[in-house]
Amino acid sequence: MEKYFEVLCMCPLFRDMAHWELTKALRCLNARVSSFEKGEAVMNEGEPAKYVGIVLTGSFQIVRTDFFGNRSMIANLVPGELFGESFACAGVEAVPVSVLASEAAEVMLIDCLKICHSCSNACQFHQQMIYNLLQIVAAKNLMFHQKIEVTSKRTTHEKLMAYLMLQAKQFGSLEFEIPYDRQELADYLEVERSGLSAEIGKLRRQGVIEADRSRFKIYKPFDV
Amino acid sequence: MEKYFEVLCMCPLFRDMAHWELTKALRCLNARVSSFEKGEAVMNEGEPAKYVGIVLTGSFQIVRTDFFGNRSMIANLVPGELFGESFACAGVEAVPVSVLASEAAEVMLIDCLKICHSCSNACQFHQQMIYNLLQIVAAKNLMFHQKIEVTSKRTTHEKLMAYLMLQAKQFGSLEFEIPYDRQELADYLEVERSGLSAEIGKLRRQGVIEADRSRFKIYKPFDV
DNA sequence: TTTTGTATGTTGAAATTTCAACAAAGGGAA
DNA sequence: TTCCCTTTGTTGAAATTTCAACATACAAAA
Repeated sequence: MEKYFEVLCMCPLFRDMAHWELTKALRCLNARVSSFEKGEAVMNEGEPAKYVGIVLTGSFQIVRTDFFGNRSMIANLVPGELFGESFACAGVEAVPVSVLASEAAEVMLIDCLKICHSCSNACQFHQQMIYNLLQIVAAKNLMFHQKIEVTSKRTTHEKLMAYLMLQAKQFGSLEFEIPYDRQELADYLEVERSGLSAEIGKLRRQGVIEADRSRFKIYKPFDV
Repeated sequence: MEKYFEVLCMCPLFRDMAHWELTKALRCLNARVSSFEKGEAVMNEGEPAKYVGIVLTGSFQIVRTDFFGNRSMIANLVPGELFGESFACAGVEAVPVSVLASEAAEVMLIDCLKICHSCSNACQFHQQMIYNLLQIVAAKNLMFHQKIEVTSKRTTHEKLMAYLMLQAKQFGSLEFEIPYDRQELADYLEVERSGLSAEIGKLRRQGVIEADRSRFKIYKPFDV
């Protein structure tokens, strides 16, 4: 378990915990680690919510697929990030999303009840973890606001520019790599892949952006 | 303050608190009540997040307006519901939304720090309130998933049907009233008002739904 | 190197949305 | 009741997206 301490220390759920506390906490929480191949699901749409997942290595994507098979990309998860915590805290019987490994990846799974309820050992860290969890879930809310900021735009052009400018802002640079391929980006923006490719081609020809696969460079920043 | 106890007892933030505890808590939290006229803002886009608001009477709407003046409807708030808690918990310096009274309304405002940090009086209820807050914020996450479920549809027809079926499910009846007028519903669905009206007219003529202002009745339920 | 499969780009027609403008309906006040 | 204002419905043209189909580029495997 110790080999994951570096990423776990970065994880906001365990913020300000010393190594010895972390060791104790993981034992008390009955944390276990699972590995996944690319495309495998760690959580499936319709399942009850029970576990909080922490990405240890690799990356995952949160996707939802509707009745007709249309896919919507909710978020990309990198090491240190959590998933499932909102569903588990809200106690939903059927999660509305799937969480899929976008490459070989590992997660730590913790029963959410063990986090939220103090244990018989009267561990000190439970209260701190609930507070940490509150901040994490609140931060996820902001992520949703960002997705809505982007997808509420009416045209593919506006959605793409809004998304790219947001990424540039978060990376602190006009040149950056996004965690999605074309189809996945289209699923995030809620548009058609072919239309997205066409729009990228147009912007490229106009010299507004440079795009090589997942690498983007913005030449003419834009207000959104 | 006592006249608001009925709604405050229903508020999940104060779950399982007796009246005398509530009295003590409100004093400790330095809660204050404000009134608003229809259209007035209790929270403005760009302001720092500091307060948690609890709707006491009337209703509010969470809206965001982009650079070009396009309005997006995030949610409708009725008595007992909270707003601002995610931004305050995440400590954002500029909230991305405005909260507007959709009729004459009252709110209770509480400094979020007072909820999250135990006070010098060593009040018992702080820990319980943090846990309550966690569940509230988690539930808001589900609300976002629902909005995305609806708005990720590609046509006005699909968005409208998805929204109406979701409302029917929540009301437990195929006949219900929504909290939005046509323009507001269009802003929620992220479509054009005229196109929405046209779609409603079409469904009405086809006998799929009945729609009188904000009252809807679904004759032919639909899978979404 | 060639092969093969996947990802990306391109295109044109059909469907849909947006936009602007106006008509009709409803509600409140005088 | 009439007047006035707001909300909702309607319409047609322009813009945009979707859809299906295929071309091209890329990367991994043989």
